[in-house]
Amino acid sequence: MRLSRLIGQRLKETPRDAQTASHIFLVRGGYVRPVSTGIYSLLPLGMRIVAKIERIIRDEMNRVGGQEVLMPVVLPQELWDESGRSETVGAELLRFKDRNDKPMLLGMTHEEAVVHLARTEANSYKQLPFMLYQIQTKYRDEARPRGGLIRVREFTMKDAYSFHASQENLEEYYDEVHQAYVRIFNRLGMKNVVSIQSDAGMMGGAVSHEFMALAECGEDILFISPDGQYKANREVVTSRLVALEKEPPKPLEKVHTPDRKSIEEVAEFLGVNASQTCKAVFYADQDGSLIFAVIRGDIEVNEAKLRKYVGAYELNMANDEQIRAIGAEPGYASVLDIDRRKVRVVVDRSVAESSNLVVGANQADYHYRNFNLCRDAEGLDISDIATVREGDLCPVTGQPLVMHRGIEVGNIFQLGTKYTQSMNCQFLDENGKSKPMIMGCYGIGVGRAMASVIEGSHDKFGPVWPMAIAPFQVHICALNPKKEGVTEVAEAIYGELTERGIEVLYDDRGEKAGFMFNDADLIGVPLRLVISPKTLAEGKVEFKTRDGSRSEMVDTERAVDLMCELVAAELG
RNA sequence: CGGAACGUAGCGCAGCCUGGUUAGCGCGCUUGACUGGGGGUCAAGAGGUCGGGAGUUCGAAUCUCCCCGUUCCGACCA
Repeated sequence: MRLSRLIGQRLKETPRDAQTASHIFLVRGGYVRPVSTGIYSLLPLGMRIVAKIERIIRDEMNRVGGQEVLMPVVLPQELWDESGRSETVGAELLRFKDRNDKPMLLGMTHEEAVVHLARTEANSYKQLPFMLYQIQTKYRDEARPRGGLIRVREFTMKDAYSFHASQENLEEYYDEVHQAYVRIFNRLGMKNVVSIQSDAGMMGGAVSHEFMALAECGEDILFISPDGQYKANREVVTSRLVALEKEPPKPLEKVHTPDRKSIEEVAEFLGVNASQTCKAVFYADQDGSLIFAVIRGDIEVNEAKLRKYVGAYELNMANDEQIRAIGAEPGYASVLDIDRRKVRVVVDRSVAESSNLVVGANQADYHYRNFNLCRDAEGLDISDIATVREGDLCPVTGQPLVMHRGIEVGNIFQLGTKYTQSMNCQFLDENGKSKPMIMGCYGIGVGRAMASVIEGSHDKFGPVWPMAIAPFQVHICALNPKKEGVTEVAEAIYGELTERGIEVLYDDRGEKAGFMFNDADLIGVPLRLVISPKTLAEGKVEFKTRDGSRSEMVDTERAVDLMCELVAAELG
C-alpha cells in the first residue's frame, strides 16, 4: 500500500473530547472516525487491524469446535418476551416497530436468537455438545458512551454459545474455552490481560469470568492478591474479615443521642470508633419492596453483592417516606425493632462477628449500646454484602489485596438453563426423557480489544502494534525521493517484499523527514526501513523497530531477507 | 436520570462580557518556490446557514427566550 493513496488522515491535534491514549491515537492516526455519539466508522487502517483480530479469534474458536454462524441484528421482540428479558433489560435495548407495528429490537446480545436456533436444529443428546459463534455488530443504547472505542453504542462482538447435556460437560468445555481465550489474548499481543471471577449480572447463571486488560483508564475495578492466586471483580470480591476481638455481651443500654444521625456523628458523640457501630441502609428494589441492609459502621454496602443476594435486578436508596411506611425511623433504624414481615433484612457478616455495637433505637434521637446479633434469630439473612477496599486481606492467602482498573475485553459464563428453560429448548436423553439443554456463553469485544492493545502498548508518539495485528508489517520511508536513486531502491524493496507476501506500507509522498516519521509513529508498524541519499551513499538502508529495540544500518541487498525473517519469526 | 460546560471552516480555537465596515487565527487542503533525518520557510489561494427557531434593535456570532446537539463528572452499564 502506498501511503499517498491511503484514506484516513493523520491529525496533528488531539480531538477535543479524547482523554485516553487509545481514543486519541485511533482518531489522530486515522484508524476510526466518529459519526455520532458512541458510533464510529472504521477506516482502512482500523479495518485491517480488526480483520486480523477477528482471524485470530476465529482460529481459536474453530480449534475448540466452534461453528461459525450469523444471526440477525434485528430481532422480533417476541423472542425476548419468551426469555423475560424484554422486561428486565432497560433503555440500553433499542426497541422499535416495523411497518406492520410489530415490536422489534436491535440485538445487544444473542442468547435468545441462538436458543431459537438450537431448539429448531437440535433435539437429541446425540447432537450435544455443540458450540455456535458469530462475529457481528451489536447495538446497545448506552446511557453514556465514553473513551473512544472503549464504550460505544455500536460495536463488533464475537459471541459464542455452547449447548450441553450435563453440567459436568459444560464445566469441562468452559475450561477449554477459558484456555482458548488465554491463547487469543496472547496471540493478540496483550500481555496485560488477566481473567478474574465476576458477577453474571443480567446474563444470569452461576460461574463467570471476565478477561480484563489492566489499564489506568479502565472502567472496572478489580482486586488481585499479590501472588496472583485470587483475582476478582469489585462486584464479587470478598475479603478475610478482620473482626474486632469478641467481647462478652453486655446488657443492652438505651442512650440519648440528640440530632446524631450519621455514623460519624454518633460515634464521635458516644466516643467509640465507627467499627463499633452498626449501620442501617434501606434499599428499594424494582417492585418498590424494601430491603434493610445492616453492616458494621466502618464498612460500605456493596450494592452489586446485595442485588445478587436478594435476587433483585434494580436497587435504589429508599426515601424517608418508604422507610417510615414499614415502621422504621430514618437515621435511627434498628435491626432490633424492625418488623421483619414488612422488610427483608440482610445482615453483613461483619455485624454477626462483632459484639456490643452501637445501633439505632428506631426512635428519633436514641441509640442502643451493646447490641449483639442473636445468630439464630429466625428470618435473618447473614451474608457478605461488604465493599472491599484496597489493602483488605485476600480470602485465600491473607495478603493485602491490590486494586486495579481494567477494561473488560472478554467474558465467559456458565449460563445453565436460564434461557433454555424459559424458551423451551429441550433434548431427549438416552432414556427418551425431555430435558432442557445446559448452556454457556462467551464474548469478546473486538473494537475494545483493539483499543485495549493501544492502552497497553503505546508511547507518546502513537501505538506500538504487535506484529500479529499490526495494520502492516513493514513501513518504508523514502526520504528525498527525487535524489540519487532513492525512489528506485525504495520501489524495488517495496516490490520484492510485497512479492514475498509481506504487508508493506510505503511512504512515497516525499514529505519532510520529520513529517513522515511522525506519521509512521502514529501508524505504529513494527518494522521500519528508511531509505535516503545518506544511507544509499554507504549502500545501506536504515532499519528500526517501532518499539525502539533495534536501530541499525543494513546492506540494501540484505534488507528484504531480513524483513522476511523478522516477520516470520514474530508470527511464529 | 442528576450536576457542569460547550456548539464559530475538515480539525483545534479566538471574538461574545461592553451589539456597529467585508467574522479572524493555527493546523490541514490547493498552486509555486526554497528546503531536505523528527510535524521547516515564504508567497498566492480555496473553504463559513457563527447549532436551529423566535424575539429585542436602525443594526445580532455578540443581548433575551425556546429547542436541538455534544462533552465532562456522577448514577447506570452482558
